[in-house]
Amino acid sequence: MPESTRRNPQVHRAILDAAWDLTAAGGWAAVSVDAIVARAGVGKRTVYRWWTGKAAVVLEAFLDRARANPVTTRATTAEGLLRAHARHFADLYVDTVLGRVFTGLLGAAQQDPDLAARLEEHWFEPRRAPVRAAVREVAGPDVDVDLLLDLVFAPLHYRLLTGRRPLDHTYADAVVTSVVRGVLG
Amino acid sequence: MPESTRRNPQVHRAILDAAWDLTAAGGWAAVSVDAIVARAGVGKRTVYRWWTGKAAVVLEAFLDRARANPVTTRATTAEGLLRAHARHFADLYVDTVLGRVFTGLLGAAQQDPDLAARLEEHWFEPRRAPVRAAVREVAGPDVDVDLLLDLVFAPLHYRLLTGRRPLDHTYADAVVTSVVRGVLG
Amino acid sequence: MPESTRRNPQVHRAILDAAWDLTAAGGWAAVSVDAIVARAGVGKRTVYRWWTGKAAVVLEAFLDRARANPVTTRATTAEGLLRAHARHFADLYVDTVLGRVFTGLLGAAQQDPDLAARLEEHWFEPRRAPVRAAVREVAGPDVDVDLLLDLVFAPLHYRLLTGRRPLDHTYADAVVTSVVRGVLG
Amino acid sequence: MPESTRRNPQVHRAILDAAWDLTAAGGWAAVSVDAIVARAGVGKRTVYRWWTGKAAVVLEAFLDRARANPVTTRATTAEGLLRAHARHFADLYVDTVLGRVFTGLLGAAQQDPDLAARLEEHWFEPRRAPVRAAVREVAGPDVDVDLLLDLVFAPLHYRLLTGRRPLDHTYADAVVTSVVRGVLG
DNA sequence: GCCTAAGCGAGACGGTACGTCTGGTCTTAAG
DNA sequence: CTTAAGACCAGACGTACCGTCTCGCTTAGGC
Repeated sequence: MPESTRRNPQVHRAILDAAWDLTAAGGWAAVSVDAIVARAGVGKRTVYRWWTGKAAVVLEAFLDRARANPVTTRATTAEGLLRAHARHFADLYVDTVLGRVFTGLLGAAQQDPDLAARLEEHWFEPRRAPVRAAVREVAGPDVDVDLLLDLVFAPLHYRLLTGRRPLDHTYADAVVTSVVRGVLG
Repeated sequence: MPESTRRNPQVHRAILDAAWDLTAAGGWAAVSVDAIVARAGVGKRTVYRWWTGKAAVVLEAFLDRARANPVTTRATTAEGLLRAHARHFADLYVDTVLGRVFTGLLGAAQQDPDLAARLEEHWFEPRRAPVRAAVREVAGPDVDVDLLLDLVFAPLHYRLLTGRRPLDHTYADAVVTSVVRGVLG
Repeated sequence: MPESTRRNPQVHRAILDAAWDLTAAGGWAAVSVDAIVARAGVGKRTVYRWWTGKAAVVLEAFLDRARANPVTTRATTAEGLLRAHARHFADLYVDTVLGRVFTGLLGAAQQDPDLAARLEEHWFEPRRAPVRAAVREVAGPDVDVDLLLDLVFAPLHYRLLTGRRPLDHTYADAVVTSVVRGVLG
Repeated sequence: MPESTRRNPQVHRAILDAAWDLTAAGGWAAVSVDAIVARAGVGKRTVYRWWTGKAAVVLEAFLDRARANPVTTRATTAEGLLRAHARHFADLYVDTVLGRVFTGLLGAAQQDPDLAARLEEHWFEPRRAPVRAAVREVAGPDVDVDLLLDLVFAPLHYRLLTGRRPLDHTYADAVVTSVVRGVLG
């Protein structure tokens, strides 16, 4: 994500593609700066000039692809909106390269505060913002929208990360319904 | 976790302590088999004889310490029980060595299915079981208790892992209340 | 040249051989720790455990081979002794792998005092010593033997290093004769 | 040494000065094209346009400074002439920046035939020529002057390069005397 | 009370990846 | 066309860990 006037776009692209392909082929563990460099036919120096290391490259490659999948919904109720986003979450990550990259990034972010910050800034927050705004509009003013978003999205991430129980539309719907209406009412 | 008649308990202890101390001092990244071996005054072979690697050692050290902190509550309602466990979660992990080790383990588990399975078996499930049983007793029969537990504990983990917003009693209470009664009622 | 009880002799040999073969094939410039490691099928760490770098490895390989070429002469006069050694010098280095390695080492030693010291200790001095002793015996007591050796061997090295004029038996003989009898007498 | 009509003299100067200053400050190893470029405030391309690399730049800087130290003597005998040149050699190189640069160049020339040729052409030969001519005049016609020069200057270079024994006027005189009169008479 | 199997400290070993460095080529924009 | 600036490929550098292995020492049990 650094800036420069002279950056060579082909090289930039080749590096991101190499990182993506490597992750797709062998998962997070298959990616290394050495491997990226070899596959992209690029000098090591070039990678370290523009990124801090493997995580930064993979993050950018991830953002690149993930941004191509915006949520589209015409729902007009808070529940409908949340349901649409929850289902989209499942579709986006479950059994996809994107999902594997994402969990890799989340794992690495545990030991890399800088990566965590970039993830928050360039992924979590941009995704939350429109949902937050939309929900705030249709929900009453005394609703804690951020808490609501946590309650919906945290379980989805939880299932994604633990990977031991299914994360499908059924589960997404159940989460949204329960959160909106209360479990023990 | 392995078995043997001949295992030397002092050595076993020394290794776990070394792993723990290293994590306490420098975080997950400061731990390596080489470092453990150096600090414990132990042969590398000995570590690999009884564990599969650094993650397994740290996991055992973690379980060792974490089990010393059981939840105690005399609550008799589902909401009270959940609140007690949610608050205990915050106390246990926030700004503690235990918390740092835990997030390290969760991060590593993203790339290590075996570690993930052990975590589930030896930590998540043993912790869930009594809560599940207790809640099932006081809640009605038509409540999806597992979903309920997800809804409560996932947000807590979420905050712990992202680390960007506070995870305190206030938040724990808010989560439990909202989940039980519904956010939009 | 370090010592250890546990050193694996096969590995030691393989590294020296690799260094030698690389120099023979492509000269001093073709040798690098990476190349040695690749050719010997050895870990990088193993090279750096026993040597300080490429120069140290090549030096040892050089000494290894060079020691197999002792000077043999039955000369009983100072002039005869010196002539034998001068001719041997030419035979040993001119158009031989040994010669190329030697000049490489001398070149590197200009920027590496440690290498220079090792060369002096393990090569120059052990070669000088017997000649010095032998010459001292047959020459009178008021002869500066070390100066004499300089006067004979320096020109030989000079031709070897500059490489612009031939270094053959004719030249070796001329040097010895001139030094012994005086040029302008 | 290259030629061009458009060459900018200030830039030329700045590069030579940078190379010289770097060598003076940190020795041969401290010089690199990158370092020269940084210190001279010059583009890398500019250096490679006019020189073949670091060695060529340093060589030119060396010649530039060294030529400012001509030998002056009114000696009329061969021995006197040689003695003057031998002493001048010691003064010029021992414990001087010039000496350090010179040994660096000689070291590099071992792996760089082009550099060796330039050294011979622009330094060794121009220095030898006048001495050769002068000596030839005063010495008889049957003296091998080139051999004589070798015998005198080689030991001086030898001491300079090995650096393990002193190279002073006493040594210079001893060499000249011995060579002229013969060591063993 | 041996004796043989194991656990054990020590650490060498083949590997892979790291992040830094230099060399030499090439591109861009200003003059 | 020269220059400053610097991106770029290439690849060596020396370090850190990993997980396997081999060495002797010591310490159990089984005899």
